[in-house]
Amino acid sequence: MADLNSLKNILAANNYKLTSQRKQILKVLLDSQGEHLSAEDIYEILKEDNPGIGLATVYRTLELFCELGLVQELDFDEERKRYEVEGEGAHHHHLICLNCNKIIEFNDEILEDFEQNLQQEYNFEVTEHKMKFYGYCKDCKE
Amino acid sequence: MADLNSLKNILAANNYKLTSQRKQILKVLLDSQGEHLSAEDIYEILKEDNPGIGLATVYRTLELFCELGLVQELDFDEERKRYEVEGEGAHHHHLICLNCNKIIEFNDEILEDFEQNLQQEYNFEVTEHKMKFYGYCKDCKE
DNA sequence: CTAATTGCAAACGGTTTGCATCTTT
DNA sequence: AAAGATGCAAACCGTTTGCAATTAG
Repeated sequence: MADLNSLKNILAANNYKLTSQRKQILKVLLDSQGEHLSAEDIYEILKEDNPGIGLATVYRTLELFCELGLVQELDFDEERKRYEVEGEGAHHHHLICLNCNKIIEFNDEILEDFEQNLQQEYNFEVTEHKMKFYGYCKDCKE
Repeated sequence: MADLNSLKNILAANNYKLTSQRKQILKVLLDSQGEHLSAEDIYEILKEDNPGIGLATVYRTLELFCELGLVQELDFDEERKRYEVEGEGAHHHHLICLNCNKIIEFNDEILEDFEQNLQQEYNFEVTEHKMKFYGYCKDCKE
């Protein structure tokens, strides 16, 4: 998991500079684990303490963090994209409640067999996958 | 599978009118199975024979067809969305080659067990899912 | 007839980009 | 210093919307 310490190293290793904005953005993401913030969300939070920050910087930083593998882009079929820090734990996916919009995370160990299958059947080397399940959570199913 | 005949019935059943544009758009989708056209693609194809058609009509029609379950919206993490006729066959998903961008379809019967699991473990009623696998197809893996 | 549909053009909204100014290293 | 990063505002671009004109039932 990317903490503020490793940020410095990862940036340096790639010839990027450690700026105050980059630290702030990573901090917001770390502090909001499981909340899936959008770029605007992050921008609004940062403006409280740092009114001068620019939305473009947030977008540029998120793009950089994605490239560096620190952050993952999420798409819940909304207008905006969301972002989360790439966890150290198992890869996970989301259950999206169509009623209350709650998002529940689950890990995907079970999928490994399935991927093995694909590799053989289609002679396709899987490097990544994305999946989303839609339906009704325990509070919303009648 | 929605053919031009059933279109009439489905529209009528929902108090929508059968227009020339709607027929044309469905036809293009049917003629391009497996190609995953975008709204603009469809618009360009239709303009050849019907220069007067409007892009807004294409968008409105695709939205309607999605509501009616005739068409499915696809998201391959590109700028544009793509569309395909909702097949009569098994539900399917896509393998996306990161090198040549080829898209290979596969069906998802294997996932049923997995979904059963989710239902129980998270007490979540799954109604739909989307998944995409990324990697390298047989021609692109070295 | 009349309610739905269309085409046009303008608006929208999230994201990206150009550029001059400031920060890191 | 030199290279990079930032903030601002303007541009982008796929999609949506308002509206007057057209068309299906």
